[in-house]
Amino acid sequence: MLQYQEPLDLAFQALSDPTRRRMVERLSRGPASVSELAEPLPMSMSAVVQHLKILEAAGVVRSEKVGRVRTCRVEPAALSAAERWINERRRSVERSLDRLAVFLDETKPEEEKTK
Amino acid sequence: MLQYQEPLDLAFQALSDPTRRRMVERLSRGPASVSELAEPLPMSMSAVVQHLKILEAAGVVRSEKVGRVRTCRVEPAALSAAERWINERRRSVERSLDRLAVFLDETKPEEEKTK
DNA sequence: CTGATACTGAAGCATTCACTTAAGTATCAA
DNA sequence: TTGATACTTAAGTGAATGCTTCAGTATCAG
Repeated sequence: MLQYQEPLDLAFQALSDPTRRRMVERLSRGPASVSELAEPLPMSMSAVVQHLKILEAAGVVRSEKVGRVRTCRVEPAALSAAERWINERRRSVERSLDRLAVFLDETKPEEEKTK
Repeated sequence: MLQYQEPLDLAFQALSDPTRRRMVERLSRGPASVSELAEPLPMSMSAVVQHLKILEAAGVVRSEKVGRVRTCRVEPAALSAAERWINERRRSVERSLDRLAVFLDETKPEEEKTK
């Protein structure tokens, strides 16, 4: 279908793969080359580069090449966006649950209040 | 390959689909039936149920059936886990960047310090 | 009992995904 | 210049994903 993907879609999709999260984990401890990223992973470097492209397209990782070495680092802003999305939903749910608790408490027979 | 998926994998995968995030968004505003969930979505109810199963398997949504109506709600705990993962990586990156900034500042010629 | 409602499950299908291998292209070191 | 290093790209493959349709089942309302 080939349609436009908004940033949040790309970020969540990028993070949905365990290998890519391992790469982000590694990069969150500091910049690394593609080889360094690939070293602990049980797959070809080619596959790692493909994952890297997805992370970059999502804005989660940024990289620059100097000589023959490409150095990668995490871009915190893209992570923030995903984090915020989850946080907002979670807080919304928790607020609902609080209101429910208050409601249940207020509807309780008087003598049972303030457990 | 069919291998064990740990909770975080399932949660991130569940959230990687835009339709499922819309469902979570809707449910974060309060519980809903399957029909209510399906109503704004441009697909069959069958498809919605399939998405629902993925969200439930990931622990993001919980549901119970009373009579012929299944009522769904968000389980905040699973959201927390994903949120925490992102938060920890992001903070790690930001700490690294801070240390870098301090380093660069300390290595700067004296007269340029404290911009 | 009868029809409408609210799902539920199975099968099929096109597309996307996560790889692989193989054949590149730069860059660096000696 | 020659070889090794560090990617890079293209093509192919099998499995997973996101749907569809169709044929159920269970519940409720009259």
